[in-house]
Amino acid sequence: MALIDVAVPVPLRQTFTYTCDTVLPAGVRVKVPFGNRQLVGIVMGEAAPTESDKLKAVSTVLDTTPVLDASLLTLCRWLSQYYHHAPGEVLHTVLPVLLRKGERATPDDIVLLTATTEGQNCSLSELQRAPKQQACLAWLREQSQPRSDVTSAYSAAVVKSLADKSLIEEVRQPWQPRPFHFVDALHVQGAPVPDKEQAVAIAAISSQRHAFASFLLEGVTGSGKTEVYLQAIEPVLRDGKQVLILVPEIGLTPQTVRRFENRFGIAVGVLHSQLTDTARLKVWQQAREGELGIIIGTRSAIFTPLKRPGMLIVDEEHDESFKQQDGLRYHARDLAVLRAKDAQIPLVMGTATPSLETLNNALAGRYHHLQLTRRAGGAQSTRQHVLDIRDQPLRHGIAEGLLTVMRQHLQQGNQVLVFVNRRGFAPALLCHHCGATETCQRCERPFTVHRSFNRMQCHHCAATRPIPGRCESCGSQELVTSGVGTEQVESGLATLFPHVAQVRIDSDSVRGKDKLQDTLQKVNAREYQILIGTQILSKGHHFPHVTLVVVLDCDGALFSADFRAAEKLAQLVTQLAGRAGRASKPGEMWLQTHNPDHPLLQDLVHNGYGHFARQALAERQMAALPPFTSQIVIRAEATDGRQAYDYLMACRTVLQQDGSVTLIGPMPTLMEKRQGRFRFMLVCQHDRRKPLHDALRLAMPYFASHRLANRVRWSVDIDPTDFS
DNA sequence: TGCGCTCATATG
DNA sequence: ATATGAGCGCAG
Repeated sequence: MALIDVAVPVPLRQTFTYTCDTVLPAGVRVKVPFGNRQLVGIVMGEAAPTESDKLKAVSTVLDTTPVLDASLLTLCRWLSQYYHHAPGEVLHTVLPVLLRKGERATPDDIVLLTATTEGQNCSLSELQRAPKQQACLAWLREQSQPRSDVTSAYSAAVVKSLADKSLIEEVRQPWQPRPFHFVDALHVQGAPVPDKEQAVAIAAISSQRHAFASFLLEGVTGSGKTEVYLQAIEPVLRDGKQVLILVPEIGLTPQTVRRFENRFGIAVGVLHSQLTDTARLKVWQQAREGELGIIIGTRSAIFTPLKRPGMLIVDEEHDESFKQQDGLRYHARDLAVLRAKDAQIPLVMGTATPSLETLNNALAGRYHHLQLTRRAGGAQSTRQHVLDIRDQPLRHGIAEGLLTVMRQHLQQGNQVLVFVNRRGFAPALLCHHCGATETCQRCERPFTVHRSFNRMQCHHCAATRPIPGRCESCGSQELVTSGVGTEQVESGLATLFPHVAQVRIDSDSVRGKDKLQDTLQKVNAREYQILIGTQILSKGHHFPHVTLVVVLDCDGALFSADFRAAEKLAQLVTQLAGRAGRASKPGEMWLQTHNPDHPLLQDLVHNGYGHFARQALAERQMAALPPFTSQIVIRAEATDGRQAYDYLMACRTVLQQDGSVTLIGPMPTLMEKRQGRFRFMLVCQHDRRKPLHDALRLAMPYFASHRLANRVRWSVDIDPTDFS
């Protein structure tokens, strides 16, 4: 009798021991009795002998070979440790839905049609009067064929007649990998000659292709990053090895996929959130069998099994969609580093606007830093300007002077893009006269306004104060909250430009499968002249007819409670600037602000993102913020806000025992109330990762067993990227 | 007394 | 997560 540890799909931070006849290899799925239910679990390994008398036996073994190979199992164990997440739920995240449900992991049996002994020996002339049947039988005499192939070549009636005469029969055969290999179909065509910078990057990546190496490919918009990917993976594919490419949620378009297919002449496996469970499993299987040379997918594609891994690519590395924001809150980019290291293959992370985390790794020499600075065709980038709006009359959030500029661009038949940076933060309180923000004296950080509490709170020390009636610096009573919503801008512009067609593009207005693509197509067909939108516009789409970009409000980002807001704004603005206008018609961009002298803003406008990012990194270091420190956020929400607060207060007390962890909060999240529930968070910080995680590991049992743990919804977010 | 609700407990 | 059983309130 053998003992095995099984991870079952329950939110418990432990595995369970079962007995079985023989030791099952790790990664095999089993059906096990759990309480009075039957659950699909995964064998995690052999269990140590135990005195426990509670052991039950495995009901069914579902796989002959493990569904998770050694490298994915290692990744799962790491996920469970690092993200402090229940092992069963980790597997729940990693496996395709159908496999979690216990569906078979290999394709169904193949049904072959084959000639019976009678069919083999009879004279074909007997079928003289049925030429189709005659031909079909002759074909099947040579070799058995898959049923689906036969029915597509001949009608069902032909097959049925032959079967009725017992000349052919069905034979089931277990599925086995096809001898086909994508290398045989590989046919490279249409590869342009790379420019000098591209050639350097391609050579650098190719030279490392048999070992682990991380590359940051920092290339301005239009510098041809994709071409670098294409040429860098060519030798990998020729070696018969597979390439996994991660792209942002919104970046996975048919055009992208087609570009890879056309270059190499092989099928590309595609994985995204809208796939059916069956389709997803099929790609998963084909990738596992090594049939697919290229797999392109969004965040969760990082869990795709690869028979012969050759290279990993994370495109638009800075994109926030690589971080899962519920359940197991993993970061696909970070996991890509682990997978590449484990498989001893290169990882390429490409972007025009690297995240500060990645840039820091590159500057520290942990990643090779490749740069593409030239645009194809020598296109000019959009000129950026800061617009001081202190004491300026604003109409629906836009300065008078800018409205005139807008009018000019529209009269010339061009499009205007109004960018509303409404990133879900409660706005800061700003003096419209002198530009000062109400600031916490202790932290020198602006207070965040919380409407429902009618108070301001510092999100760095959690101190609160009532909302003041006049500005502390100049006494003016004109205190404004910074930040205007998309809806307000839309209705305002409709009255200012009643005869100009406008469209609002945000996640609310383009919900639905092809709605975004559709709207963007109409935009580029010039059906609209004014586009009003949020960050969704900065992702991967080009707007050749847009010659003026207006960024309504930078102050929210410059003084946000979220220390990443400036980085996000800079990425957004840079991506937008790179996508508006075209070679013959360079655009202009205006950034409205009450703080025209803000060093980060000045740096961005005059020296570009690269310079800004290095400056911002220095600031992060001074302020002891990530990536120079490590953070964990514990969140709780409940219909009774008091309970969520009390729960986090209890968490705080437990973590405080450690003494070395900096704790901020509990405090209301920036969107305090959502769907009728009050939400709070507790920020935990430490300048080294290990002691922080150790303290959390020690505290977790208390979190789980607290009286309120079942009455509030709580979660742990390791390396949080979003504080809303 | 008993049904139905909340809440705590256990899951191998 | 989810099933079960204890504990408590209120109709019968």
